Amino acid sequence: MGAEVLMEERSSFLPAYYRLAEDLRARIESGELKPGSMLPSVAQLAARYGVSTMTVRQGLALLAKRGYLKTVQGKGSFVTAPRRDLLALRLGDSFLLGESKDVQVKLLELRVVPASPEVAEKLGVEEGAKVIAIRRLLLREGVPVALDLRFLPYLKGVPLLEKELAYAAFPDLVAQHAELFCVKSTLEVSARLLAKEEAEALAAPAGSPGLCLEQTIFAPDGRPVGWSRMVCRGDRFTLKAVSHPF
Amino acid sequence: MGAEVLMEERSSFLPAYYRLAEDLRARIESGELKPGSMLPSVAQLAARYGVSTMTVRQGLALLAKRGYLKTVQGKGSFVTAPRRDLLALRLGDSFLLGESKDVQVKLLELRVVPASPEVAEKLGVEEGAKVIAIRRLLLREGVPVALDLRFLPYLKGVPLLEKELAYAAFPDLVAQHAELFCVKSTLEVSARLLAKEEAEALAAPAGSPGLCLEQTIFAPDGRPVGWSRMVCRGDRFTLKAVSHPF
DNA sequence: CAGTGGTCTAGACCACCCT
DNA sequence: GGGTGGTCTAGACCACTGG
Repeated sequence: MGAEVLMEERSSFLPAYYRLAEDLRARIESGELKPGSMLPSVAQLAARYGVSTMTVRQGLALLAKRGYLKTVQGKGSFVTAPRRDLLALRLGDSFLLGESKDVQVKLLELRVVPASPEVAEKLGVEEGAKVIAIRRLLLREGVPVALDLRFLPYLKGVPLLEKELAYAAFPDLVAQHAELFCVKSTLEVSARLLAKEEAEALAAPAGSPGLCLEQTIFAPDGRPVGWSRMVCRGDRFTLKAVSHPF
Repeated sequence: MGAEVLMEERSSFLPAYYRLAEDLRARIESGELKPGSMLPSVAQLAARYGVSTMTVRQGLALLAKRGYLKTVQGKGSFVTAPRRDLLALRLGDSFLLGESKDVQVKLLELRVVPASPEVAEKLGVEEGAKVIAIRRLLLREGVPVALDLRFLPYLKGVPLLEKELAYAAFPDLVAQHAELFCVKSTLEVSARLLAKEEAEALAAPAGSPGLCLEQTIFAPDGRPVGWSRMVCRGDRFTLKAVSHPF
């Protein structure tokens, strides 16, 4: 039997919960079921589609995950308008610098230094406490694009791998160094003029604009365990985000 | 022994599938189960926890949704390292301008105009085609913060509500006007110097930096149905994002 | 109270993967 | 073939909501 026949068979024998979900989705998108209105109960849907309640619930869960409806215990399932103002943003050097393959990272500095007042405040440590400082220059097609400063609390006896240092996304680097399975992070994006040293490092004219990305990494308990500031040449860098891909 | 444990679990407050998920999560986060390794099979977990396979699968689905594992048909369930480089960004005026309640929006312009070359390209329409142009000024505590330009293809007979015009998030505005249930969007963030007119509108000194947010809205079929450019004073505006919470 | 969703069972059969 | 997850049943009981 050919593969094509197999595929066609498969597409005509979709699971019951999936067909139910598609059916409801179509009725929602067409406007037949409006946001806020209540869907038929699980029992009614089960009877109507000739399936068991578990199967109905599986279909409803699928639509709920995709943002089409919300189920409320003791009340019913209700059509919801999808969130349209939620965007997903991916950080990480390879993503930040575009799909271009010609990306270089130059490790400018790696030292244990006493925390400056700013770093101490961001990391929640005493001023002057030992922190690891990493300075990197990111280039695309040989041209400087961004200057990246990263700070982590110093942990004795925990090595940093050279490869990770240069290329890992900051949350991954922090997670690895602090031996945490998961971390949370925040990002603040702002525009400002490049400072003198930044302009020099980025080979940019004085007074040119820069995009500033400040990222703070938190342990699951809420303790800050990393802080970074990346400054990018405004004329060579844009940050991209896409609406929720669920 | 399994029966006793089962009884205690059942009389406790939390559902069995949730307890199972928490148990596995703890074992994953502690490092006992490492990323890439295979979890016990559904049948094994069912026997071990004294529950049915459906319950086990419900627990695994919960962890999968949260990014702790991935199930593969015919092979098994595998621990996955959580995505740490994924951030969530919320747009919308009230969010953009911070939690401050003192936010004003001034509608500067609302006209049907012929599409400029730039707008025509962004919206995928003929140059000179009729488009709706909206210009808004956003103020916080009485001070100009951002200047927002929005363009939509002109649809005859479809009204725009004044209230929506001023305050709606752009994707919502587009969705309502184009009568679409859901839309997709992209965002590009860049830094640049304010143009002369922008600086004037924002009461900013010439040559000061601005954060530029360009948003394109797409219909589900991929057709662009809206484009906006918001320019913000660099000294009064930062964009904030948070790592994806589940 | 009746109606709703939430959890759960103890199986069944299917689709898939590897050997 | 033997192991895996995926789907599905026909019920059961529980928790919650609102009149």
